[in-house]
Order: sequence, then structure tokens, then C-alpha cells
Amino acid sequence: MLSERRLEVLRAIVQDYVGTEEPVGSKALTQRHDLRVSPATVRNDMAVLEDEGYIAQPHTSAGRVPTDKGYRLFVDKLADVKPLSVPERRAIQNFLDGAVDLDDVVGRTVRLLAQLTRQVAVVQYPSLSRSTVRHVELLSLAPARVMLVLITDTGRVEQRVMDCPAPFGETSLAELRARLNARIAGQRFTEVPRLVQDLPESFDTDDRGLVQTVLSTLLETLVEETEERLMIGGTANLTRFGHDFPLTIRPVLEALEEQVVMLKLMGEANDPEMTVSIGRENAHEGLTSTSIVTVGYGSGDEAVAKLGVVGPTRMDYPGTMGAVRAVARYVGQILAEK
Amino acid sequence: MLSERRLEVLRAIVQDYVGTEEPVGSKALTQRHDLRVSPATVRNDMAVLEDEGYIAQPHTSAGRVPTDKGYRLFVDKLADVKPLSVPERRAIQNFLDGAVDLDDVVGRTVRLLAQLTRQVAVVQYPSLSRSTVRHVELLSLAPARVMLVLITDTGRVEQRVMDCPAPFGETSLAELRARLNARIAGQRFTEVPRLVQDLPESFDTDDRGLVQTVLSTLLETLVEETEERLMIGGTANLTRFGHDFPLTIRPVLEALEEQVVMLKLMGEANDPEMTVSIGRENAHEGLTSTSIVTVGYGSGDEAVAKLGVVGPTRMDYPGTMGAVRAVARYVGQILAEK
DNA sequence: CCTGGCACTCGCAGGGCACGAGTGCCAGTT
DNA sequence: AACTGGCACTCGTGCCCTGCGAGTGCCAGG
Repeated sequence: MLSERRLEVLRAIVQDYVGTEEPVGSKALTQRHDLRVSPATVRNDMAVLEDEGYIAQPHTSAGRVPTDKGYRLFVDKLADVKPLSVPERRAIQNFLDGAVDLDDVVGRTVRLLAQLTRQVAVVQYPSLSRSTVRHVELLSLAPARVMLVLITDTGRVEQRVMDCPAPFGETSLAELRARLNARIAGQRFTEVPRLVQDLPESFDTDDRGLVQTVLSTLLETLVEETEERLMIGGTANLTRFGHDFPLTIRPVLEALEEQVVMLKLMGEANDPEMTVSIGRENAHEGLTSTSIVTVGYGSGDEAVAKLGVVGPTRMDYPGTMGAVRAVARYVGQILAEK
Repeated sequence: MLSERRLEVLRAIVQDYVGTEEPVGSKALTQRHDLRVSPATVRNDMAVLEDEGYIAQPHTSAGRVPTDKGYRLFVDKLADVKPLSVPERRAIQNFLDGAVDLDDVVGRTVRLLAQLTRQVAVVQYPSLSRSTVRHVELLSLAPARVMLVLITDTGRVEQRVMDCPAPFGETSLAELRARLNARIAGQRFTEVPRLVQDLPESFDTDDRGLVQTVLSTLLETLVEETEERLMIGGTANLTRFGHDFPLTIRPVLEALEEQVVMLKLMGEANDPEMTVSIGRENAHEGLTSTSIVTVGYGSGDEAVAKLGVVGPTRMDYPGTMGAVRAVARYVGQILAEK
């Protein structure tokens, strides 16, 4: 176990390095922080920290830089989430309150988060699998053509157009609409397949074609769209990444564009409080020099989706975590109001 | 007016520079192109081209580089749009055919375009102002709460939730729905305000509150959403931009994220065939070293929106233009089928 | 009007050098 | 036992200088 002071030294190293982006030496440390010991002592402590793998030197005769393990310890033990200032909170609320629909909420959230953290923001759309059905609407567009509109409690709308094997009457459609809503409105998406299973049997054989078509499209929509969507913003902040540019930034942009990758990573973040995934902890090659701060948000107690930021491992963890948490809370509130 | 050969020299310079990214000299030119004259002659031609402002030297004793004006001439007079190969076309069609809904079409288009051109792709969602109403749906969510769902002929869906001043009956809502659709279904969005103008008068005073609320929300939606949306992809390709990185790439990323900026720029591209805006021709600071190739696409003869790519002024214009045009055509087809 | 020749410019890569930040170790102090 | 000051050592960085070569402009001759 590391002594109190050594932890203190690690904390100081992380803070300085995050601030300056340059390897930090023993002398500079003692000057900028009130450690009450001499540089020589700090050097000894640093040697220990290096042995334990918390810090490293880029080359002999350079200062030290925290390793992923060092950041890990810092985040777990040494850092407090830094709450936002009152004006900041007010600004968040005002900004989010102006949103007119779900897209707008997500869009504003992304911009906000990117601005607050000066990093790349990622916001998952409220996921269908965890939401409930608010309403299903069926519209006939042509004799044998139906449009299905699915509306969720979070305001998300999905629609599909389908062709039926045979023409159908307006009353049949109304009947189907009514029964369908009676069964699944207010229910969770995951329940839907079970709930509609025996629906075709209760219809005239004439209408079976219609019912079958609609149901299979509905279920298909559920499956396809459980694969969630993301909105990403603030990529311009990647340019503040480091000096060794193209190499670092390129794979990050690629990873961000592959929504599947991001969804997977966010899916693995399961801490109810907040998850910080540092450097090589990220199960994706392009993101091994980034850290991802993720938190769930939701309209009720339960998280319906996640949001977070992606930044260099060398990031201001307390500040970032504070911003991410605050934004998640306000978004939750806004969604609850809709 | 420039002689035939001088134009030929300019064409050769553009081609070589695009390929190598390095200033091109007279000797290299005569070797790689069949100009039938000696380097010395080419040098004289180059001196003229430079006087006229078509090319420039980064420094004395370096090769020449095309200027914006040079690219302009190249695009207008010297370049042919390069059609895609048959396999490429087939691949495009196959890939786009798999799309399930509008979001998917746009998403696939963006990815496709980014991949084909190895640049940043920008696709505008089919715009509401140029589309027609397919259907308006009204759903009562609570005694005094209505959801408005607006469906366009291109498959786009917008929805809003609103609170009415007083509770209303289901029949009133059905009545409004029916009359509203009778008037505006199939009509252009721009016509809607005129068409619904006198609608409130034809309702009972009891229901006026409902009607007013719904109509004002509808009109608001039209205004707000005429401000179109974009999808952007392939930003990772920005890393192939040039050597002088952060400086170039940052403002481009910023401009791309400001959808308003991109929408404005695309809005100015009004050539029915294809618009190429080069370097400083772009009315936005961050994009003065990029070129934008834009083309309209649509389900019928008429363009409902635009798509294009953003790349360095030093880009392969014929190839890019070919890809952009081809993609626009196929997207148009796909939309027509929906 | 084109060409070959020639002198000139200048960016760039490579080598050598001095500087200084930072380290590890050790002996001395508390 | 823990801390400190001193000291020799490492090594990356910036700077200057130099030589090379690509590329140019100009000119005289075909």
C-alpha cells in the first residue's frame, strides 16, 4: 500500500500533467504543490510510483507521466467529482428547456456536453428496449398499403411502410389498431412479442394477411431499432488532443463514426453511478489513448440510455465527471416533463 | 485567352499535384505527360500561367501549385466528370437497397459517399418545404393533451406534443383530423398555411381552443423544420488533409458541426447539374481551403434536398463529381420507391 | 516559337555542439 | 528510519552550419 504522501505526489503529478501536457519533474512539483518535502524526497517517491506502474518516463531524463493505472487510481481514490457552479447549472437548464422535441433534446445535450467539457460528446437516444409503447398508429396509404407509426414514452417515433398481400377495409384496420393499442400501449417493448402472439387468431381469416403483415413489421422494427442510435458532437475538440496528431486522431474519428463500436463500449459501462474507462481498458484499438466517461440518464429512476464524453486519457477527470453527471440529471428531468 | 497547350499544362499540373500533393516542376511534367515540348517551354508557359493567377509557387525555387482560380478553370473547362465503373454502380445500388427507412437511407448514403470519395460526406434530409404532406395524425394522450404527427411523402416524420386550453372529445379530434387531412394531404408544405387559414371558423366555439392549438403547432413545426437537418460522415478522412494539420482541420470540423453553416453553403449551390465551390469561393472562413461539391437529389424530377462532399481544394474533381452524381441518382431512385 | 545551356535561389536533411531539465545515488543530518 | 543537499550523468532539444538538388529565369541559337 502506498503511503499518504505518495498518493499525494501521484495526485499532484496527474493534476500538473493534465494542466501542462508536459512530463512533470520533481522540482516543479514541489514548487507548485505544498508537499512540505524536498525534490529529492519526491524523487524517491516517484521512483516507487514508477516501480508500481503508476507513472512512467517517456525517456530517461524527462519528467514523469501518469500511466493508465495511475489515472485509474486517481479516479478511484484521489479525485472528487467537481460539482458545477450555480451559473453553469442554470445555463444548462435554460439551454435544455428550449428543446422542442426529442431530436432537439439530444442535439442540445450533445452540444452542451461538448462545450462544457471541451471534448467529444456522445449521447445515446433513449433506447426502445427499455422504453414503453405510448401508442401505435396505423394509416392506410393505398388499398393494400399501410404505414405503421410507433411512438414511445420518451417521444421517439419510428415508422415503416408495408404492402399487404390483399386489400383490406378501413374497419379492419381500425379494429386492429384498437386491439393492438389495448394490448401493448403502456407496455415495455420487450413484452410486446409475447403480448401480440395470439392476436391473429382472434381475427377473421380475411384479415389475417393484414394482421400478420403488420405484426411482423412491428416485431422487426423492435428488433432493428433496439440497436440504438447515437448523436456525436464536439469532434473539433479532438484537435486539442496532443502534438502527435494524425496518428492519434484518426482512429478516434473512425471509432466515433462506427456507431456500433460506441454503442458496445457504452453498453459495457454498467456502473449505476458513473463509469470511467481509461486508455487500454477500452476494448477498442482506436481508443486506447482515450478515456470515456459514461453515465446513464432517464426520465424516471431508471436509466433509459447513456451519455458521456470521449477525451484524451490526460483529461480533467473531476471536471468532466461533474459536467457529465449534471447534464445527465437535467436531461432526465426534461424527458420526464415530455 | 490561353493557348491550347497552356491549358494542357495547367491540366497536367492539377492532375499531378492532386496525385502527389507536392509542387510540380517543369521537368517532372514533361516526363509524366506527353506534352511534346521541352521543360524550358513548359517553364515559359508556367510563367504565363502564374502571371494570370492560375498557379503559384510556395517559394522561389519550388514547383508550382494550382490556385483557386486554377482549379476553377480546371473544373469548368478542363475536367470531365468521371463516370463510375459498373461494379461500383452495382455496389452502390445494392448497398442502398438494403435501407429500411429514411434515416437508414440517409445514413447509408453518407457512409457510401464518404467511402467512395474518401472525403467528408454531407447529406441533407429531404426538406419539408419542398415535400408534400402524406398524412397528419392526431392522437389524444390525455384529456387535454394531443400529439401531432406529420408524415411527408419522402417518409420523414415529425411529431409534437401539445397541451390544449380545455379538454376535448374524441369525436372533435377525429373531426379535426379528417378535415385537416382532406385539406392538406397531398399538398406542398408551403401551401399549408394558406389552406388551413379559415379552418377554425368552421368548428364549434367549444372546439376552437383545440383547433387553434393544433394549427399553431402545425405551422410552427413547418417553420422550425424548414430549417433542414444534415447527416455528416467520413470525418476521419480529414486526417488525409495535409501536413499542416491542426490549423487546417480544426475550423473544418467546427464548420461541419455548425449545421447552419453547412445548410447555408449548400443552399447557395443552385446549379441544377452540379455545383463546385472552390476554396475562397466558400463564404465561410473555416472552409477557405476546402472545396465543396454539391448536387441536388430527389424522388422525382425535382430536387428535394442536396448532398455533397467536402474535401481539400486539392482533390480529384472528376472522380469526386462522378461519385457524387452517381450517388445522388441512386438515392433519388430509392426515395421514389418508398 | 521552341530548345538547350547556365547561373542562381532556396528549402531541406544531416552532422555537430552546447544547454539544461531531470534523474539516481550517496553521504550527511534530524 | 526518513529526509535533504550535492553531484555526476543522461539525453532530448534547439541552433548553426553546410552541402545537395530540385527548380527557376534568362539568353542565345536553331
